[in-house]
Amino acid sequence: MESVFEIIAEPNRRAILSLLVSSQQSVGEMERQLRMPQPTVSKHLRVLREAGFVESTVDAQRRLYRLKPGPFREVDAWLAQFRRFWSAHVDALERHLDRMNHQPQGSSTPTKRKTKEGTTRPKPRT
Amino acid sequence: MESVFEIIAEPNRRAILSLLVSSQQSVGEMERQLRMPQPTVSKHLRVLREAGFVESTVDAQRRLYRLKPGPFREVDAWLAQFRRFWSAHVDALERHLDRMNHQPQGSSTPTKRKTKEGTTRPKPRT
DNA sequence: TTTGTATATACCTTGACACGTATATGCTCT
DNA sequence: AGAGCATATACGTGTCAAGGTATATACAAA
Repeated sequence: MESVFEIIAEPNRRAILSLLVSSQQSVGEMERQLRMPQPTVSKHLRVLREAGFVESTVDAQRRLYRLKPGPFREVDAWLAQFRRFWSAHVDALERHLDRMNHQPQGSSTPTKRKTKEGTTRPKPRT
Repeated sequence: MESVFEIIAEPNRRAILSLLVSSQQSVGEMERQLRMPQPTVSKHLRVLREAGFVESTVDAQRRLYRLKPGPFREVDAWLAQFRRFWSAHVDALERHLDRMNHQPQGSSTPTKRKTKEGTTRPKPRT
């Protein structure tokens, strides 16, 4: 469980994170809203906490959990290398996504082909 | 292996995807650059292809793989709900949470006490 | 104190998946 | 035809993580 990607690979953990977007929550609240057993919630929260996705403060017997930005930035940073690429494939559809991204550098040398592909035969494989 | 998140949770798969950012590659090229056995590359490529991350065309005996944008957009869409939250500074985060301060329907109106970090407690090793 | 509540952890089982090895398939060239 | 290369797949194995149940810890109120 080293990487942030493994952390967010778990659906229940993503559900917890999405819950926390709106506001901080106690374990019991998440348990009810997500309808999962309490130990499950606690265990996932532990993973999320150790990965830096959330932090908690104590309020009497409760623990209030809230998001922390770090790991999200990490995911975003990884995604950034592909962002240039998929906005290049843009149709009119995802134009709105483009506006939240920086403008990529113009394609420098996108096709560095090592294979000679002399016999490029179009294959209707799709 | 339903979700895109499980797909990118695998380090070797992320390595393959990063390789393909620069240009399309054949299996053999990836095998060399990533120094992993050919069956491993092929198997990961299969997963990536079925998840829509890559597509391939046939060039004689080779298969040239290249990225496809769809799943990346999906990851980005998920990340979007957290973006407003992390892109601001921690300062803004605190204000945000402060503003939210959503007080749930506590069943018994417990002592509303704000304490400090009680996140990790040193655990006796057995 | 005792009881009740909130959360964390220990133990066990199960299932998924990544890997290695071997082999199959498909193509090219001689 | 054959040999040789490039890629895919089948099979067996080990590891690791998620779930369930039970219990431990911490706090609160009686």
